[in-house]
Amino acid sequence: MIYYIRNMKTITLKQIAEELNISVTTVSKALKGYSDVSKKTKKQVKELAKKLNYIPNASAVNLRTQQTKTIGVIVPTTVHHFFATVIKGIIKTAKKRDYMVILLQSEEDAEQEIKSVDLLISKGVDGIMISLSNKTQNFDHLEKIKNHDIPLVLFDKISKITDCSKVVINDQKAAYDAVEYLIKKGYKRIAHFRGDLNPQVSIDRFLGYKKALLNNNIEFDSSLVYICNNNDDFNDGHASAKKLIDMHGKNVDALFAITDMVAIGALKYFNDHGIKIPKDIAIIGFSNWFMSSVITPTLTTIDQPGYKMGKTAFKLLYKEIKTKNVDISYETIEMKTSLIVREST
Amino acid sequence: MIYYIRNMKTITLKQIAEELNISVTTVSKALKGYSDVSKKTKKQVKELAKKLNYIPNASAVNLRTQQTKTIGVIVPTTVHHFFATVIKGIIKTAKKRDYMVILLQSEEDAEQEIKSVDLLISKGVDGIMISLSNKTQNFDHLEKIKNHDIPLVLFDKISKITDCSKVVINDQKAAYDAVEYLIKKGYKRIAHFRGDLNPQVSIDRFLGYKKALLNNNIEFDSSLVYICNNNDDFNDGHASAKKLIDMHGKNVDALFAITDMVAIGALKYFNDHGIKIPKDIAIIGFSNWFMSSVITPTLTTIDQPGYKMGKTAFKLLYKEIKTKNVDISYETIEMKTSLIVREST
DNA sequence: GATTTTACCGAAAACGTTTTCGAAAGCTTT
DNA sequence: AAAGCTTTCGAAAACGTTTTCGGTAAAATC
Repeated sequence: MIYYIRNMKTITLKQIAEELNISVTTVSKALKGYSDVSKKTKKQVKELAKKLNYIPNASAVNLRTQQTKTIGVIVPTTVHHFFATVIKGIIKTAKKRDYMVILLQSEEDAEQEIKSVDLLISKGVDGIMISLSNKTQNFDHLEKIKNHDIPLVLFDKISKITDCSKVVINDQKAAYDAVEYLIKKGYKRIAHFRGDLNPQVSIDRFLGYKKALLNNNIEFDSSLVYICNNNDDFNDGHASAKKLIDMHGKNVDALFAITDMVAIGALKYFNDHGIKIPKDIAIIGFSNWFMSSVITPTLTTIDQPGYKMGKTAFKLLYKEIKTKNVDISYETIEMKTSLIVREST
Repeated sequence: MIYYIRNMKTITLKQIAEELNISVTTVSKALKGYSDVSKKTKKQVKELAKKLNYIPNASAVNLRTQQTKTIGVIVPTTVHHFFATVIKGIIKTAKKRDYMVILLQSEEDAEQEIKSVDLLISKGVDGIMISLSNKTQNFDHLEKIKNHDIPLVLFDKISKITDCSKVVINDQKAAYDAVEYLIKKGYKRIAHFRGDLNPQVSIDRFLGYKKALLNNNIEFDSSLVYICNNNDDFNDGHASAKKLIDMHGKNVDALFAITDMVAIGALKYFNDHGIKIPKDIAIIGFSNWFMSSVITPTLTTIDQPGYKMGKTAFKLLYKEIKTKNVDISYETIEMKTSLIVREST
């Protein structure tokens, strides 16, 4: 039976000190195990602190120690299987090191991303992790973070020109592998539903697609590439699928989509219009969202290890926080992806 | 062309004051628009602050004002469509009020939930929002929050016996409606895949199911109820589907599952074993995850407005924060759910 | 018994801000 | 010219903690 004192107002060192007729200094030192406090006093202090349910005032500690034990994370959105997984990894790993996570979302809007960065800086977070929005083209806010000497780690959606630690996958290679797999399977007219023009992942996956075609002597046909940039992957995929069929009819036999969601949008269109998967058209997605394993037909895709990326990203950030003021050498860690073959190919 | 001063160390009021040969007080007041500062001084200060990229030290402000402009949110997991949506709603609404969100996850573990609460209290957050873990049976940690005079709002997974503000749906009614819909459609042998025994939502949905049967003169058959409590909804649903068919064969014609994920697990089993949906068996899920609209067949389900719940929950919390020390009357807000009819019924 | 060492404690400064209160200087009113 | 206002500013205290530094008394050493 735990017993709580009703209405325990916030207890401070001062109150403990007064109760015990000693100084605030001694109380603080006793609690932190300093060696110049007698065992007896330590015991008294600790007992009273426990009894009164003393909890240090974090703001005061932060102000004094100049660190907050808090990191900031900015993602485009939380409602996204991959990001949710990364976030889970970050929070869990951070907790182990006694760090807490302030989460912000840019909603794929550059302005919001910039504002969020300012908020985090003013909050005095010990480090910042960002996955860039699709609309981010200027990286001054990242430089700002660096100029404030705040450790920064970019993950997944990164900026190539910013000099900092990064956690990524090799988008180009992953895309290459996916498309080459299609080619080896005998598909020749392979469409690509790509993302917006700016984001690095969008560029890299497109380049991988193109390279795989060229290296296998298949002519690149730009009319087979469709851009999905309405920030609504499912409907983008669905609409692009319609356009693809309207334009090319039977003269297309496979599709490489930039995300699983785009792929599923297309898949849905095909399913609803009597186009058989993979007989009439094969599909490969990207990310291995849970959904892709339960959809009909199940979706071939590329596994992107979100949880591990989150974990790794925090570890990188943590290392930078710890080695602050020392000359830092930035790392870029590349996570392994793998092709998951399912029914859609 | 924006120009940043390299290595801008943190700027403080003091530095601005010295530069301008005025006092820290005046600088502070100028920045905050106090009326007892001349227009001229205000202008000078504001310009220099902007030029130097002054950002107030949050810890100092917090310490002085005794509030952190930060709230804590604890959810079982971030990788969950419904929770992700709620979180999005919370973060977005909080941002509008200049609040930031510290996110923690209990991972369906009572111990972690308790520890997280302690962390948040010590962090000095201005308020806490929790969706309880399935394993939480003791609510002392919630009382502790209240005893610290920290506003608390529970959402979705709540504790009935804790006196505080809550945002919920009427699980019992929603379940009742779903099952009654099945009955009206002519289904008579309706199975239920329920959740763990303790969580309130699990209890309420089960009670709604039972009540709908009784009110419609259908005998309740406990052998048609299966418990999914392995924290892996998809596989729980899949395994329970097998058990259901093994035991009842054709002598069951509908299923009400506690979540969409459980429903989809079952759906997958039926699909893979030649059991036609909805001809042989109809399925209703719960929550209206995105996935349920793209699965084959699409899933009838109950829409649970996550984003709105998050938004509402924050607003409730905000109100409590603002009216602190005044006698509070706790509110329980019930959000509207609706039945989404799709192919599976 | 004098000196050094050890053990223990606390005053004070510092972190960066906000806000109260008083004071000085200029202005207006008689 | 005296009295009262207005405008403008800054000193100082406060928020709660950490840590340096010095001091005192007791214990140990010679």
